[in-house]
Amino acid sequence: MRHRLKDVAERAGVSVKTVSNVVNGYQHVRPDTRARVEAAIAELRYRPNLSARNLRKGRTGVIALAVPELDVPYFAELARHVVAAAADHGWTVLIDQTGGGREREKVAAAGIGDHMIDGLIFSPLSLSADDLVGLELPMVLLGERTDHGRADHVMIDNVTAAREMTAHLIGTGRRRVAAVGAQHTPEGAGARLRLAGYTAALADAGIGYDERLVAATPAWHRADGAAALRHLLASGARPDAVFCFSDTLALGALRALHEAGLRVPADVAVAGFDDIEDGRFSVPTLTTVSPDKERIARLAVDLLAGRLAGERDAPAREVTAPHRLAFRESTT
Amino acid sequence: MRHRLKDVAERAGVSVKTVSNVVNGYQHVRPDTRARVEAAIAELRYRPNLSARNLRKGRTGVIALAVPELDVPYFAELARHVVAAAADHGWTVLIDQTGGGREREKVAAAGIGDHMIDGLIFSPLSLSADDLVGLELPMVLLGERTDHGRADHVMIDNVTAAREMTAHLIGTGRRRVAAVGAQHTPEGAGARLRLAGYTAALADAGIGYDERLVAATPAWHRADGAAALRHLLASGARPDAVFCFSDTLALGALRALHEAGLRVPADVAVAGFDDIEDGRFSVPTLTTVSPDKERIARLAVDLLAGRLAGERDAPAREVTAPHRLAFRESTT
DNA sequence: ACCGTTGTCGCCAACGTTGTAAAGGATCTG
DNA sequence: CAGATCCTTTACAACGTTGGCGACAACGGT
Repeated sequence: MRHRLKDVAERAGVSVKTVSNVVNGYQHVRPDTRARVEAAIAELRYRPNLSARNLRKGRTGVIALAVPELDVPYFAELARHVVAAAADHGWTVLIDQTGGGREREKVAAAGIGDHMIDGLIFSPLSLSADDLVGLELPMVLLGERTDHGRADHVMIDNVTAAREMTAHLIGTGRRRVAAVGAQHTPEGAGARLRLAGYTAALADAGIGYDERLVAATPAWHRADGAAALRHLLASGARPDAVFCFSDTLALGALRALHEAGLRVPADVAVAGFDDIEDGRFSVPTLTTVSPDKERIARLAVDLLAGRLAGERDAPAREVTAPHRLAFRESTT
Repeated sequence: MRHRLKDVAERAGVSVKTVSNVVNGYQHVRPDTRARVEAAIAELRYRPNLSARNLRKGRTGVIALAVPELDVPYFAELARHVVAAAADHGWTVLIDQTGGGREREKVAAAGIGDHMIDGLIFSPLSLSADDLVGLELPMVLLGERTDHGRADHVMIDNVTAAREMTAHLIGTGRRRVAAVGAQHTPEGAGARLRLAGYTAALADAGIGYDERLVAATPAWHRADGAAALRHLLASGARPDAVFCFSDTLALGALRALHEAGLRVPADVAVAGFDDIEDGRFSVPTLTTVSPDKERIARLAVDLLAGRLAGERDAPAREVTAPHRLAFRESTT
């Protein structure tokens, strides 16, 4: 059985409150008393019961990070940075995997372990603004959602990023630039923004939009990218460049191009989005849009920290994190 | 402000305990009472305070999963399965990233949020058996550690798996099989087992052990695999096959071989270990040892469930999960 | 009509911690 | 040396929940 403050107090010959004071670093404790208490704590291996402390304090020191899928490299890398940034604030991060489904996401947004977490950093896929009304949990949203005003939001400029990348492809002399990863479902907010950047870049270059070069995919996994490219090639649309809306899509695309006997970038250039580690070691290495994930994570954690520090009712803030283009073998 | 049982009770005109009974699905509540209470709960959007419930019950419904690095695909995939398996038991999973350092791992093993979690599934890197004495937290260890008797343990048969894979490489007619990922540090328990399987297979085939073909690496990331191969090739050791102790190492190796102008598998065959998704889409696709991750996760969660259900002092159990070899392009 | 049983509900205490406020002792000031 | 001020420690209540138990009503069997 575990020991309580009371046990320590008896052993040290002081009151429960004094032990509590020592544990919490209260200043006005005589050195010899403190020493006695600390000795008792060590002997009994006392560790405070956080449930009780949380109940009393109304805070838990835990924030949650909710992402659709942990084994999507982008989210895994993001999670790493969020954990690191949260540690700077003394917080533990509870990571929740929503699967991207609307119901599970609603549960996550409503608070997961209610009263077990002080705040939430949330990367939603299916959730709409309506699902967020009346929520009292301090929350920061990540990603491409365009709903304004409900909660703090950290994002990158998807339209510009996609536009720049498409322009880069065109700049290498390509004319038939395909887009992979379009989504016409309500969840596809990110896809819509990136598609908008793509079409804008085409227009900038005076190239007509050809819908046969735009492939929709149900998700953004490697398999979806491979399937999309097989389909594209089989349809007779001969792209000389492919802009994939995620790196995983692009890696799948590389695979499908390889199977079709096409060389990258000689025959077809390929670009992705996310800058996951895989793309730095693939054959060929992958040109990609590189969002500053470390910055995104820190911005999100800091925004949350602000809310928790009392700016409870401040208006929702929108912060844009920087991105850059990483040029690698697949487009040069 | 959030509502409490008391508020709901007043609104429904019943006692606090009756509301509690409704919330907990207690049978003997009259249907109309139950309906009134449920209506009040809905109107006030009442949600129980889990800290208080945990304090009272002594259980939290949260288990932790501690892994060295979340953005290592193997751990990310494992985490996915653990979350899924835990959900079957009604548990939430708190994922903790230890970084693999001894200190952080000790903290994790000691309980993370003390009293905030009921149990721990732990994949240690640096921790030794001595660090686990006197721990009261129900715990299941994952991975290659060979310490016996401290806690339940789920693993795969690393020696056999490595031996089988090495035998496969030899079976394709290779004679100069390199091993990548050896580690002579105390943390390298997994590496030692896999190296043992490798040498056993060489002996089986009557091939002498050549230490120039064995590359040690500080970690098992892609960059380590690439560096190891560059070094191996530069040293003049001309392998005709490479057995990497992880898939990430192997993907790095593929990259380095490509840069050296060597064809896989024509010039050099490559095999990995873990069966992460990347290896199914790489160019070429990666032959690998495929541990049954879903099974590992479920076994771990079930063992933990057993401990929590009362087998507190049962002797530590060791369970071996199955593995198989996945043959792909990189060795055929 | 009586008694035992079952169903329904409420009161009280407890989980382990910390905030408040106040008591007691030591030290300082004039 | 009295009074004020500080330091150190303590008693008590409260955070929101649930288990144990008892009160009371309704029901069935005799």
